[in-house]
Amino acid sequence: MYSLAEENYLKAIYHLEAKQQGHVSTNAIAEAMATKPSSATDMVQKLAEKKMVSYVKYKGTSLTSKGRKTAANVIRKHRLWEVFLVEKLDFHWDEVHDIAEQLEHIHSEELITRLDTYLGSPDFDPHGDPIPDKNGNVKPTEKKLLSELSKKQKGVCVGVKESNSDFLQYLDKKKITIGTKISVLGKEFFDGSMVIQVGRDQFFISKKIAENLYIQTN
Amino acid sequence: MYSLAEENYLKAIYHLEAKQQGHVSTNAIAEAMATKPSSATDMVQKLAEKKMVSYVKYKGTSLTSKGRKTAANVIRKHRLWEVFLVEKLDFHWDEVHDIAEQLEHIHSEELITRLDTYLGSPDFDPHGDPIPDKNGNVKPTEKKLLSELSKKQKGVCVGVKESNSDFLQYLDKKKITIGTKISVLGKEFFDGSMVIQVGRDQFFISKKIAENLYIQTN
DNA sequence: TACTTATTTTAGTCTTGGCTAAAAATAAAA
DNA sequence: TTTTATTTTTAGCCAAGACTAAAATAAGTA
Repeated sequence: MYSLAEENYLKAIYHLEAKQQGHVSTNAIAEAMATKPSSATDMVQKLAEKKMVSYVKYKGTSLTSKGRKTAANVIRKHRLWEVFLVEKLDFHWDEVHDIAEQLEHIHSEELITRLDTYLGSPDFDPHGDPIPDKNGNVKPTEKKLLSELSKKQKGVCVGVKESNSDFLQYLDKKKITIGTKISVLGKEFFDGSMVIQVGRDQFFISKKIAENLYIQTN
Repeated sequence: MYSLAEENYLKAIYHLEAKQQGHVSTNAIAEAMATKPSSATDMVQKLAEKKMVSYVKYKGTSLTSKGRKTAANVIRKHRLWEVFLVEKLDFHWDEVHDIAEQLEHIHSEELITRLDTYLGSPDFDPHGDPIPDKNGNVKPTEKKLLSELSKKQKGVCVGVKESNSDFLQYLDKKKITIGTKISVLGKEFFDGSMVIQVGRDQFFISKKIAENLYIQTN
């Protein structure tokens, strides 16, 4: 059984590893945890003693397979709870993160097994992020950023990269959600902005938006 | 926002007050919390500073209305989660306590409001204990212990007093659950044992069992 | 009343997970 | 290759919530 703080650090390291390949710097961990580098060093050393990470002074940190599995399990719980909150309790997809952040630390194998069954063993959370399986494995999906598409290409929105509230609310206003079909009508080279079609509406989006939407093109 | 430890102490004091009228002793709190009296003193003093309890050295502790409301709210959450676990996730009534013990500390008003609605605003948890409302008020119910009934009286099981696993499993074996009709066929004075009828079965129960079953006689 | 026992509190210590300030190591620039 | 800047670590400290040992108060009994 791991403490709340340990689980949060492991989760942060997991996400950082996914973003930047290879070892994760102490500063990056501290930033992700909204804490000071000295605190991150302390925790990383403790996690290293417990064989959750491999850590070399001044060189950085990476998860061991044990650590990765533990982190994936916390993420699994987080995402399953998000599905619960949205599907069963009718929360909006921009409201669930903070609550799931708490629920992910409830310790009970049986609870998660049953919750998963109850929810129909979903593969993705409400933001389109994949839910790891019991063993911590994530199915790789071939999705690209909307910004990578070129004129006339189209696809289905399968997720968002940054899921902060403002962005999600913008998407709602534009009637974009998981499963929405999007076509690229035009693309400007100098600023990466696009004109896209969503349902019957055509509108302009900035590069920033396009870089935060995952699309699956079949 | 109160810490996990504070919430657990308040809950313990709440239950102790309900059991033994008046002020609660430091020893009793320590025992309920499975900790040492010195630790209980520390916490009680901290809660007194926060106006959650009124505490007089060597005299005992009692909840202020603020403390009582906070405690009732934690208990409300605990019992709502228990209903969720049993009704939605098909847990058995003897399996839910430890999980609810964790879930009760999730902080989100909105979550509990929605959970309550989702569950159909239940009045009782799976053990027959009343669920406090948003304001911390509990409807008083007129229930008695089975042991208080006399020969030929009958009623409906509405709850259990001690809800430990062994006892709950005994009840299952005997097909007794919330809502089960029970008739007293006979009662021995010297040991308080009874012969009762449950459905078509008639069997003997000890005083100890009879003192742990709440019955409503209409 | 005086003595004994039980309860409660205080004082001082430990662990976890933070922090600041300063030192050490690495990386970048001149 | 030095010097400078950045990153990382160490050392020492703090608060929460636990503990032990010892002191203080209350209660029970001769």
